[in-house]
Amino acid sequence: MKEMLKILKALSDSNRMRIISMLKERELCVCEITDILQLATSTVSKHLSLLKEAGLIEDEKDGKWVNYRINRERNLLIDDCLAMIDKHTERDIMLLNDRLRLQTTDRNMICGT
Amino acid sequence: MKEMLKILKALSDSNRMRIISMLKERELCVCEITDILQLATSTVSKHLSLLKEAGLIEDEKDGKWVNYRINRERNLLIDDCLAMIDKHTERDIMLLNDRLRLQTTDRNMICGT
DNA sequence: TTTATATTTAGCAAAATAACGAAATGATTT
DNA sequence: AAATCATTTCGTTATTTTGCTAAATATAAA
Repeated sequence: MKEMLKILKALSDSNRMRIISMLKERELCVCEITDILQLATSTVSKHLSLLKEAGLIEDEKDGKWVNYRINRERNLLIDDCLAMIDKHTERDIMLLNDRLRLQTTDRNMICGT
Repeated sequence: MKEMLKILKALSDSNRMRIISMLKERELCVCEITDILQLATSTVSKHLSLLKEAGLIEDEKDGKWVNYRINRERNLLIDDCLAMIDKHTERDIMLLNDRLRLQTTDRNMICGT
């Protein structure tokens, strides 16, 4: 039950739900996510570490960036949770909008400057 | 997404998870649940109203008692959430133990006195 | 090697949550 | 009608969560 609770808690926050949705679109660095969510970088970083701690996402260093993506070695429980969320939020306007914005933005335009 | 978050938040607490699990066993009044969880009655009552608010359970008055049960008119989202939890907690020792105790207890022995 | 960029960690304030006991409500029994 | 029982609501407290800014890390660029 402990793992289940950790995953459910990680998912029961709108900003983290948005992050999961965005990472389904593609791999993203912290500042890209920050740009969409309009939160402090540190806040986004904390949300990410919480999602990672729950096993939902993983990260990989790439130079000065840290790329986050949906965990590729996730277990069945996480798989089921993600599928469930996917199924029941696929028409959510905010989530659709986030993903749309990602398609037309470039990391180099967002980060720095 | 709002409804989804409400449901996930309602489910991401161990006491409420135990309540859901118990109600799968059978309909229960507040004091039966209180007896198992070992919490103040008012605390249990609040957990129940939160689960009800999320659409997971419903209540029915029966004299001086209020019986709670899994919502019979639940929607697909709730159905999926409950099935998911069921699937991934069916071997949980605490939940199994709670349900076992329910089988050998009687409301009249627990309430009052 | 200094400077700039991306991210994380630490520390703090505000808001949300979970717990309790006491008082209020509603129904039953005496 | 008064007393009792089950439950809910209210007020308080302790803890957790979410957000921020500032400081610390780590890498890349100048």
